[in-house]
Amino acid sequence: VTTRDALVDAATDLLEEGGVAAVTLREVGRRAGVSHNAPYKHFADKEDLLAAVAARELRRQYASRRVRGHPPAIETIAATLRRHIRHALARPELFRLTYGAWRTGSPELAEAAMTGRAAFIDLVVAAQADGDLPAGDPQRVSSLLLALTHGACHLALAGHLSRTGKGGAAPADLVDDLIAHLRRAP
Amino acid sequence: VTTRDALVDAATDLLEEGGVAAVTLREVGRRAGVSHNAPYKHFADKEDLLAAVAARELRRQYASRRVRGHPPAIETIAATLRRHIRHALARPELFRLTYGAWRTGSPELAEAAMTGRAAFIDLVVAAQADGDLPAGDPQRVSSLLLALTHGACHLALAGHLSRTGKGGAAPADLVDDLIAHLRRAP
DNA sequence: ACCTGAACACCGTTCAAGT
DNA sequence: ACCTGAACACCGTTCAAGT
Repeated sequence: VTTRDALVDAATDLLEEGGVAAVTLREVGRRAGVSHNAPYKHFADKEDLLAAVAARELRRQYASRRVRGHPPAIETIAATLRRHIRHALARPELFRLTYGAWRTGSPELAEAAMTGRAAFIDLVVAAQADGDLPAGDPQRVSSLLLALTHGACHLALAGHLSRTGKGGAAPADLVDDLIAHLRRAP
Repeated sequence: VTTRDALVDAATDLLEEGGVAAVTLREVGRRAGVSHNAPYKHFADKEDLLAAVAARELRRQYASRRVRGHPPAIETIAATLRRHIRHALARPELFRLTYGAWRTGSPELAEAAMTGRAAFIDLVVAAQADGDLPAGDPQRVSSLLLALTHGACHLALAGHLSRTGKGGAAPADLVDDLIAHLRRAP
């Protein structure tokens, strides 16, 4: 285990424990067993360390996306989005960091995001060929699905999707609703 | 202009200028012409001040939502979501703060959010009666529309909706797409 | 009721120095 | 090449004191 990995591990743990404010270079160093500014030998600054945390998370999510067998593409899409939601709700801070805005255009982060998106667009193309998704620019249909999934997670995490009374809807319900509507509207 | 308002003004300006990290109680006080800890006489702590910023923004957005005449509800819905997008893209930091997660359950903030959502649900009910939106729990249809709008803004601000090549889609395009699909799928 | 100034503990970052 | 310890400027928060 390299020092760099230990630093990213510590930062990830701190993030999930107490939000981005709890990620302190000093505490990161302490947990990794190095001095409070050893991080500067591996990362330009605090934001660069956080970008590494986000990039690793993106790569892990993509790696876990492998599918057994060959179910219809639309089912793989639904499963992918539901897993995305599960991850977001289980580790909210990591989700917010990973898909938040970056002032620094980290190439590592940009490339990880690109890879995942390209694979998803391929699935949309396949589902369109199956007649399970409406025709149209696949990248645009893909954006529609991802934007809804993303927004549902954000609203849920912000408490704006509360399941109070009858009208509540969990993020996964909204994804199901959208897919059902798209199937009916070619 | 009360001191409290001046503090909220200063905090709002700082937020939009340099993100949440730039909102410093010391600088807020400086800009408001008071000492660096006068804010503590009006707000419990920094997060409470930020909650006041977010709550005021929510109230302003709701206040600007008044409509002349009586166009079909679905058009008012589209216009509302488009204005939401315009605000988010124009003032990204304020958008992220307003709809971000809050560890502190500020009642002022919760109430402002509730008011806006209730008004939107009324519009959805009217559009359903017009046959312009599919039947189903209005709160759930409303969540679908808001989640997509929200997610599209977040993706756009994070640079994940880049208009490169042919496949790019702006948030407003995605909202139009969703509404078109919903109209066709009753 | 509202504000000030000093003080405390903490943090990001830099720098000279060590192996 | 990687790490340490001291140092600097800054910040959130508290407290005693002022009007």
